[in-house]
Amino acid sequence: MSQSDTVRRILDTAEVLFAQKGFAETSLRAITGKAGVNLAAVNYHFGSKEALIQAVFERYLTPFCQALSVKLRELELDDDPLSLERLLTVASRLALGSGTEEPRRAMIFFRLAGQAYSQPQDHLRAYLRKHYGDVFNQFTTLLRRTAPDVPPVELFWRVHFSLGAVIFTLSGMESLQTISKKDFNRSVSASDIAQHLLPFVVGGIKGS
Amino acid sequence: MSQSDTVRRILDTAEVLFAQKGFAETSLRAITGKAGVNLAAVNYHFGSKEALIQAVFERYLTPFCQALSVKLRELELDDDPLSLERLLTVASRLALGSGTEEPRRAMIFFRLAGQAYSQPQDHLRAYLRKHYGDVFNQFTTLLRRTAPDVPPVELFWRVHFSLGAVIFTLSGMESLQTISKKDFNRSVSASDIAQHLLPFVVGGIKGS
DNA sequence: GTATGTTTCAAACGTTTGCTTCGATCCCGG
DNA sequence: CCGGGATCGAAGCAAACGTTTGAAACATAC
Repeated sequence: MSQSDTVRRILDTAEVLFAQKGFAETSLRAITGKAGVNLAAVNYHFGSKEALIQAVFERYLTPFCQALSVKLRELELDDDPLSLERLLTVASRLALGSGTEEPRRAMIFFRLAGQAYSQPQDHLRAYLRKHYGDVFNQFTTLLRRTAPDVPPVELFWRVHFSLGAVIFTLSGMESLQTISKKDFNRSVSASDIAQHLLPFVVGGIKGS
Repeated sequence: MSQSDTVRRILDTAEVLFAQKGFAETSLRAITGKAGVNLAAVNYHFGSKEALIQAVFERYLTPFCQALSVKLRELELDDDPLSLERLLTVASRLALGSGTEEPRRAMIFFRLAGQAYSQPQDHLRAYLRKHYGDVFNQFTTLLRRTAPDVPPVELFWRVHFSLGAVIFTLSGMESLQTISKKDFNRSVSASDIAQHLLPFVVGGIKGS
């Protein structure tokens, strides 16, 4: 146990602050201040702010995509005809997890994804495509099987539309503090949204 | 000719640069430099960078929402039963316009909208809701008539999902351009997207 | 032509940013 | 007990930022 939890504290704080305020608007001083670590720790452990941003994504995305890839492979080898609902439910369940903290982190991360997409963080987009493009292709390949009557080019578009629906919605949710106080004020949770989202996406992908 | 075109040049340049790089990442020096005006002109004419951002939105959104409101009122008074497709087509046609330059500006503006939403520019969101909330309500009221079998709360969600689909897609356009071009060997225009988007939104709003 | 009000300009202001450096301290394995 | 990586507080760097200023340039009215 030679390394302490400074790295984890930085990542935890950066994850929340980036999601709340955006990348450019979140200074290293704000992160290190709230994390209770020294300002120099970020550049000591990560090298730069850009590398920190990538590390935040990697910590969330790598285990998720690994798990997703496993689940998708199970579905691939399954003999039963795969329904669109089943595929989307599997992905959704995986993102929301089984615990109580995971949906909150999922929402935080979707906010991050929204910022990564609309803000032209080119380095981030390149990084995401390079590291997680395979799982995405695996998913779309499987999706094509569930909607064989939809032309591939049309399916391509509708996948992006669906991604936009969920990311945009979760990005636009009220501040994360009020969400975290789930006992009070009964604000919407990630699983609430998923429940509403599923019929929308299914209907959208199948088309009019 | 007491007023010069400095204001217009600033707005034109800011519109493009904000859409390309985001609000925080676009400096006043970049805007004024590219526009060929003095740095102080922004604060002289608009007062602040925040006010400039609002002015960019207002210049596009005010005439559009006025025109949309007129069109919607026509549909309200129409005796024919209003179909969901017709309502969406009217809005889409209006956004894309009839000229050749309007679709491009529409795409630029949708990128702006995406940044305004995912970046927590609270002042902007409050401003948009305050100034253009009425037209939005007018639209949703009309939409409810076209999908009477969908519960209002569900419809509310699906409108937001649809908004997310279009804004997110157009926000990520330039990357989608390259992806689509590579995978399917064809480039994309705003009206292309609208064409793909319509069946998706119709299917999504009607649900699975 | 002179007065008046508006617009443009170069320059500077004060602040914040990401990042680096420095020596002192702390913690832990050898 | 000792040595090396980790962390700290503090200070400072150059660059970039939004904003302000005072004077010059301009247009317009009398």
